[in-house]
Amino acid sequence: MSVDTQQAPRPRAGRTVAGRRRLRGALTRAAIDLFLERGYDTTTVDDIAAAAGVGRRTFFRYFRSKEDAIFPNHDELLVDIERRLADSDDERDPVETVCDAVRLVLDFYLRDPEVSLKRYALTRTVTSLRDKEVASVDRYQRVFTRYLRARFQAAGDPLAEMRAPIAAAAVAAAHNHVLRQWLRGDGAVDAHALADQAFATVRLAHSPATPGEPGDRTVVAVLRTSAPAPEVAERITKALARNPHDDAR
Amino acid sequence: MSVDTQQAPRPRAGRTVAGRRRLRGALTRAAIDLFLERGYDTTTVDDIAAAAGVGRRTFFRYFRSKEDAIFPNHDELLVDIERRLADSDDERDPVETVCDAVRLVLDFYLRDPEVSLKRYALTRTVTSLRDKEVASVDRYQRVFTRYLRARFQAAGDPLAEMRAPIAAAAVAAAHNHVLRQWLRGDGAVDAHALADQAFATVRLAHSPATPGEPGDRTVVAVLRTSAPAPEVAERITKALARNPHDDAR
DNA sequence: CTTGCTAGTGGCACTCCGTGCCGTTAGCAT
DNA sequence: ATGCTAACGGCACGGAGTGCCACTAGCAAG
Repeated sequence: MSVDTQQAPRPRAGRTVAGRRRLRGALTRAAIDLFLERGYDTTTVDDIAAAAGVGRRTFFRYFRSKEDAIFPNHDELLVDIERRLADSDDERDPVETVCDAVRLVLDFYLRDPEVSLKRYALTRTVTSLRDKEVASVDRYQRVFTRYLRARFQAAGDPLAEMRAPIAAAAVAAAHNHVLRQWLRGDGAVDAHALADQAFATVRLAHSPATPGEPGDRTVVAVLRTSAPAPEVAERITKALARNPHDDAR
Repeated sequence: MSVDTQQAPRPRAGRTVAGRRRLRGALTRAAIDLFLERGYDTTTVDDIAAAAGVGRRTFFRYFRSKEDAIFPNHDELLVDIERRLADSDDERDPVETVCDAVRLVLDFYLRDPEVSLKRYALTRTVTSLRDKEVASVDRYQRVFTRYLRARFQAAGDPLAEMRAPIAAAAVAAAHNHVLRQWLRGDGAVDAHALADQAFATVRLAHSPATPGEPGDRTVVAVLRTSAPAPEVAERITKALARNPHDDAR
């Protein structure tokens, strides 16, 4: 009521892009810490907003829902990914391109281990948070599927429609596996190396490769029908890899 | 107030298992139809309950949330799946076993095309419903992952930890692809045939196969390094398939 | 038949989420 | 200094989901 009530005249964070980012980050940290301390459903949005020094209404200008508070801005990451895919070299293996793109996400998590670890503890524990996480993974997966379908079709694969979503799911799963191992490993895991391995596995299984490349050679693989498929795949790759022109990571 | 207010003295549906099932089905149908007619968020839980002739409170005894109303009972399906996996023949290809298990889900949807189609229309349109759907897929995927990890490890695959979630994701994606094609195809798609094809693709990419099987032969594959991987895979499978002992679907 | 027990039901009240609305105010430009 | 703009905070409202409890249908025992 009174005009001169003395209350903190904080500057308006949202005026600049950097300001918005800062406040968003503060809210996320507050949410994560409160959820871990007091439990997810015993923490109200009011609590989070108060902890970040803003009003409840403002919270919902930064996050669509209470669950969203702990997650990175996937919308931004998604446009990065889509740009990366759109700008990609059409000569390259499409699955490799997608693997490269998903590294953007991996790197994002790796950049802030503190928050990533806490978030992981929450998504493991709280069902609704895990569901949100899974939903966001699905959005990436859809983008990958669209890209791969177009590329597979362009390459004349009659099963493009089927292979695209399967390959996209495999890439997403590989990424999730790497991230999870890293989160559990407590610093002992080299995420990038593990990613190399995981993506190589996926490419081996799902890459179409482009025909008629330079360095085209003929190899002869001798196999036993009962050999484990991964072993077969490994041997063949090794054979194919003795190809000087390809130094894919 | 008055004791003799004349109101429908419906029998209590939930006394028997069949009764519970019936009421659950009625609620699901009511929810789906109302969501399609009036839109998801302009339909309240009260509306759904009233349409099914029960109280709002009862609705929440059958479904955890408003979103859940349109979905089949995944909990029941999940125990079926887990039992199927637990009872599976350990001699068989684990990926094949999982593919077989996921057919239980596929068949479930196929059994009621009417409802499945309407549900699909909703999950395509309403974000929160799609998210729920995706979350349930993830639960199946986790079960598959656990099973595959154990089997891969038992087979001595050092990369079991990595291959399991990737293969599980591929199987789930294959299933989703088949289901989606069937839902879009308006009866023109043979879901089982498509599933055979999709699962064959997945097995080709992710099956470890067991060594030392009867009918073990040696095949020679002649390949060009630049050949598309699917083509390579196809040729090799063909070669390996000339194996009389294996009549996998 | 009567009595008691059990379990599903429905109503009530409550908390909290998410949103529309609006007055207020910081920060900027003119 | 004066307006303009856009974020902010408060308020109120509808609806989701839950705990509580009285009620009653259906069953079991006497």
